Amino acid sequence: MAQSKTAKQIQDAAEALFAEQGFIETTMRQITREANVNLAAINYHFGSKQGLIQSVAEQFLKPFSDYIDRALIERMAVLEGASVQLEELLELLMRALLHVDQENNHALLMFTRLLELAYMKTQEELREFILGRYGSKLAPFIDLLRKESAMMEEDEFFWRLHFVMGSVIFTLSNFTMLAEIERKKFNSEAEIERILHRMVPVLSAGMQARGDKLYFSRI
Amino acid sequence: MAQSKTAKQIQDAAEALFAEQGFIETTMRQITREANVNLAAINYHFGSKQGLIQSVAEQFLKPFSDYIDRALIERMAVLEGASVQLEELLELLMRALLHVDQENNHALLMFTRLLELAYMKTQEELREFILGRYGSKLAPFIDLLRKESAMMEEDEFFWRLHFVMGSVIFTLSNFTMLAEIERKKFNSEAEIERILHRMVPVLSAGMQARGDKLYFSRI
Amino acid sequence: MAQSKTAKQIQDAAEALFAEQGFIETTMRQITREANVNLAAINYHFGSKQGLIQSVAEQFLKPFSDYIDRALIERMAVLEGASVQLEELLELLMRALLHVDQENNHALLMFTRLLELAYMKTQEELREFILGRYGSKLAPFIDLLRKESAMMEEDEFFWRLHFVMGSVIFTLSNFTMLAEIERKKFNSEAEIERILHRMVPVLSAGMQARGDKLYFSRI
Amino acid sequence: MAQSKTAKQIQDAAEALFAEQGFIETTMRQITREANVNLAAINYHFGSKQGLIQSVAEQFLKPFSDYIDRALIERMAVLEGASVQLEELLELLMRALLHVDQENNHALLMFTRLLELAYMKTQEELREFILGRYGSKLAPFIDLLRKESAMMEEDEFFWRLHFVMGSVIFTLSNFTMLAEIERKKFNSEAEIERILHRMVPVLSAGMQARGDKLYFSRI
DNA sequence: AATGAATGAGGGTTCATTCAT
DNA sequence: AATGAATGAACCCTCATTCAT
Repeated sequence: MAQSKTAKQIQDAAEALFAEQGFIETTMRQITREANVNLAAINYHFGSKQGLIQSVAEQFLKPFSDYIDRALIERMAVLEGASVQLEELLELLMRALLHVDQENNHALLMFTRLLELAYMKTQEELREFILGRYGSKLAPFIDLLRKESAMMEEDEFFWRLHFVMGSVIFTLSNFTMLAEIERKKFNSEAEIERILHRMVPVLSAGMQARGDKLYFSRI
Repeated sequence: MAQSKTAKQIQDAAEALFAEQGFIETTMRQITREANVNLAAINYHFGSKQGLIQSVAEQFLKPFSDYIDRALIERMAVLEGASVQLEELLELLMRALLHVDQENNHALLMFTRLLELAYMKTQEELREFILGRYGSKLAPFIDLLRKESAMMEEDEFFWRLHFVMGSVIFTLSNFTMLAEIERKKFNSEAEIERILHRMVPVLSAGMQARGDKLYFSRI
Repeated sequence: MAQSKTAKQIQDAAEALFAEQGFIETTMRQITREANVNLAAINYHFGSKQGLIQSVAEQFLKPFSDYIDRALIERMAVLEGASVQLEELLELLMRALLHVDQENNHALLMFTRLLELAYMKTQEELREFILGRYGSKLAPFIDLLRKESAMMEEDEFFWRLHFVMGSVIFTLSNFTMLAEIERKKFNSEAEIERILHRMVPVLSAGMQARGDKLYFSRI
Repeated sequence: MAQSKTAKQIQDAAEALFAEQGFIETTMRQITREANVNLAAINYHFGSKQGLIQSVAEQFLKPFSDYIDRALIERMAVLEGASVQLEELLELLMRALLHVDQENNHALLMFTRLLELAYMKTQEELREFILGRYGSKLAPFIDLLRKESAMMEEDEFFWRLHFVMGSVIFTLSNFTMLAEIERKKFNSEAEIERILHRMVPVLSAGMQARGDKLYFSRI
């Protein structure tokens, strides 16, 4: 058995709580209470809170990066050398997110929380863990994205990529909140799927926009 | 006197620390130590940590919204009924940010940290405080943005607005980190001004993109 | 007021418990329970457990080294250049111990526990704190000891000094235990003063012994 | 088979770790990790941590007391009624220590750590275990020591014996630390054998010193 | 004979807040 | 107006032991 029952319960409870409240805000006591498990069990099974976070992270990042990998290969085979379009690439990204979310309904939030965390300056360890583990696997996808974006310098692409990531992370991270606001304002129920879809043309246009007009300067 | 010397010292120290570390991560001990002030002084002058946060928030949001207000009026007067272009609007937004940052060099970070916080579900009080205070003042700006974006439903606009906000918030919030990565990767020094400028065409294109092509569905 | 009432209570309780049980074995919860004080008070007043230990250490080491200092000066004045005898020096040392023990009846045990701790390899911080603070003050005493001992190399003296220290530390450290054994065996009540006195000729003879006969070698 | 393979592995690992770090400081996790054995195995084979300590103790004390026993008998046979000199007795003690250290290179440290522990007041069980087991076996040696020391009362001898034990225990117990200090100070490498040799004349002189001059009294 | 899993008790530390002056 | 002192709650982590298999 790969994982004991207790470890599984911890992992599940942690996943839900991390997704809902964030990693730092979630305490080991909350997790073990929710999991009906002794406080020390986390340290026993995962070594530390950080270890649990990494374990939970892996649980999600692996299927995500695998999905993208696989989907990319399949799509390339069909295209026979023709290039994928940018919107299609972004669509594929969204599908990957939805796919893992289906298997594990905290996946989307976990994804964003992880990225949030990974950009905190205190979390160098996690950042390197993620990059070391998944950075290379996602490289082909990034490369394709680069090709299909507007022509630009490397550093410009670097920043645009993070603008786009910011959109996704912020939106998903605050999805519950935003969905609630929408419900109050427009009396309509937001579906995560629809929102992700809405992003595609926006992000795509952003990546393809021509840049370089300098409109303002300090003062 | 609106504010005692002690309260001023606290406010200043808090501003710097909040900007650098975030609200939750900053402790009252750090603030009072930095301010050379007694630990209890925060509670005395601001009631609670939350009260201090709101006070600091105000300190920044007021000049920001005033700047936009004023700049918009000036620009409209010149245009005499002709419409402002979207990129110009976004440029104006960026200039507002840089302007307050000049008067108070923590302003940019504070802006983003505040918005981050405002979207946390535990922070309903702050959220309502900000919306109640500044929501109406920024309304004209939002309206203009709406007009200059692609034609779309109200709810679509709502979401796109947040996609864009996400880009700005994420980028500024993680600016230190991202700048450091850029320095390592490209050996170039990021300037906040240049990065904000880089955003304009990207965000503009995003808001003007035509939407509605449904590429994917769940499963 | 140099020290608050709570800080005093903590210091006193800590002193008693440290003396009785040792530093590591004594927990902060024991101390604060005994002192009728909140657990957090130790960290408030002393920063950390280690800080409390250092504070307690100082409380004792200062009068001890001061006493030796003073007594040495007085004695030298009387002798007018004539040399002190070794036994007298050791006697002076014992008197210093008894003196501080009179003012603070945990002093003797504290002395030994501190030296025990100072020689642990994990306690480099404390070791340097003590040496930096009192090493130089005790130097004249050590120098005299050297002069009155048998002629020997520097390194030989170094080791003999520690043989002697070992006697003192071990005896005081286990005094309660040893006294109890004596009571059972000889039905006599040990007094610390008498025991210290018993040490003088023994230690003195040890320091003055002629060395250098090599009786054995590792097979 | 007296002891299973697992028990042997535990014993060996425990010995090394106890010697290096002390009994209390060494955790069961460390031991079982080092021994490549399950955590529960200690309790299974030795009942408790205390049981393991006693087992390890025996492992060492037996050859030690046997060696002294044997050497004493051999020496007496040669002397044919003539008395052994004190230095020779102490030399024999040191040789016994070095002898067991040769067969088991943690023996010296174990010896001292055990004696340290045995004098802690919480360790009555261990103390009685050791005394009951080896007290009588070492009696002849102690008797000889008594004869060759200066004439003195029983209780004086009792205390002097512990002064001497203190020297040995303290020195060996902190040998690593002291050797390091010596290396820094004199740039010379201490050898355990040489240090033990250095002790002989010092301890011998101490045991033979004439006592009884009362130099001081409590103020 | 052996072990993976689990646990209750307790470790030191940190937090925002409140009290008494 | 201001502050030193004090506190209860909560933090993560580690320990030796025991249970079920």
